[in-house]
Amino acid sequence: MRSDDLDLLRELPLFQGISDAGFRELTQAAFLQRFPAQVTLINEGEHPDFLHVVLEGLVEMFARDRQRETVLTIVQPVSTFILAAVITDEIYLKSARTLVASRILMLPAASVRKVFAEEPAFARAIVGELGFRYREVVRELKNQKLRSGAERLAAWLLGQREIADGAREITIPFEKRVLASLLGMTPENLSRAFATLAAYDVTTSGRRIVIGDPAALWKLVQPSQFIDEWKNGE
Amino acid sequence: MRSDDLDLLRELPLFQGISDAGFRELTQAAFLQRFPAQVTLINEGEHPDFLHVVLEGLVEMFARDRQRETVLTIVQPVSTFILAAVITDEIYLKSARTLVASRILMLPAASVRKVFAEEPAFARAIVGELGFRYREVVRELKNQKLRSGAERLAAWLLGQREIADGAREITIPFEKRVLASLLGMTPENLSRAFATLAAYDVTTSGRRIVIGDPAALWKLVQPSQFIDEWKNGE
DNA sequence: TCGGGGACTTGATCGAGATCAATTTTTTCT
DNA sequence: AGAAAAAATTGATCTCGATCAAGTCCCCGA
Repeated sequence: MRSDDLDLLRELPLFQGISDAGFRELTQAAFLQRFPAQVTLINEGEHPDFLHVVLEGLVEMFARDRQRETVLTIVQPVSTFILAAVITDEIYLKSARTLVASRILMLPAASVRKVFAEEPAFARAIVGELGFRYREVVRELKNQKLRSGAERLAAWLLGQREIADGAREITIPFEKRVLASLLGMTPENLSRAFATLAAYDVTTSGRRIVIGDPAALWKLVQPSQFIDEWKNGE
Repeated sequence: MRSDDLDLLRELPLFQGISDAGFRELTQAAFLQRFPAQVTLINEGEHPDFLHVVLEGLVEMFARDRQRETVLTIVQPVSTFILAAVITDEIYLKSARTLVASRILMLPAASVRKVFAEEPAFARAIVGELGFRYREVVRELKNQKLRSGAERLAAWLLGQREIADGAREITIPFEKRVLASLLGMTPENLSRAFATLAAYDVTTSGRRIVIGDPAALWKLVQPSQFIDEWKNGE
């Protein structure tokens, strides 16, 4: 494993404040793996053996029930996923698959639980992480229950714009079918939602989107810091 | 405060393992309050001053966005709510209101954070609680995205039946409008969903529901331990 | 016990979203 | 570059859920 990968890891909020010994315990039995796109990393129902960290690439968390499937979140570097399952030692509730070629670091679940038990600083960091994740899901549930499809799309676009520092043009980093599922709609309806937003000066060309009039979208969804994590205050 | 209320509190998983001194710190500045039905306890957007514990009654967690409102969870005794906001010291993402007359214990947020910082056992207990809550919300998100309205109702009925230890008849402990919102539908559609389930031998009379043929409902939703918390294995 | 008002139900209509089918565009592979 | 495969779009239709409007039931208070 490259030492700058370890540095990346060390800088995550989750690993701040733990001792060097604890960090070594976590990483010594860890291993780094490269995966091509479309590889399933974990399956819902399995027992967690590793805490995964996306160092590079993109990972999609999804779930299935009968014939239906839905995307729950997209994990971007650098962050961990399935921490809750690892720490509570319960089966996964989500499956994970790479969307593009990715580098994934895998920390043995047993080590994570060991350091968790021994180092109060790690336990406290995990509280911070879980608290944040919990609030993320609550926001997403509100997004789903309180907004229409077109509104969810508009909110997502404004969020991406925020991340891109207010850029006029943004690019969807994955297939539109994935975005559709993430937003809780079919690909067909995503197309129509884009068509609806044309009236708000949103123009598309493949994965690239130009937001000509952010204020119009803003008025449509009225983003709220109680739903949209990216929106703080004004 | 009655001492048996303290006992109730002490028995919660969240407070296991912390020192008597820590427990005293938490409870000495706490106070107990009785509220009639339909009282708003907290509002989304406010800063958390207390960790709330429902000792008796029923509390509804809900959220608003523009004109729309949705019920997110129902909190039953004995359990805490809004722990995540208290521990991360961030604004509430949900509002809370009593559904019936309730007794609520309020622990000062500052004390909670103090004991959290000082007692590793408390920090670890909070990890367990947050991990569990996180998984609850993920399940609910999957429930919403992967099931139809009638299926969500059927799953809810089967869950209540499980809680009631397989009883043929169950009683909705709150108004049907609340259940409708919790399940993500309108009161009108809940009525129709019940009408649909009549074909599966579900009969209603006010808030009392008789589930004549659980196997039929089972076949309809195919409950999954990946969505329905009450369903473990077979 | 008798209103009165809210909760619930039912019917009719409307709109959003899903599905099916066909076509166009884009990507990928040789 | 060209062919094949996959993704995206578009149109038509259908289903589910929302809304509007009565009407009924039930609970609560005077």
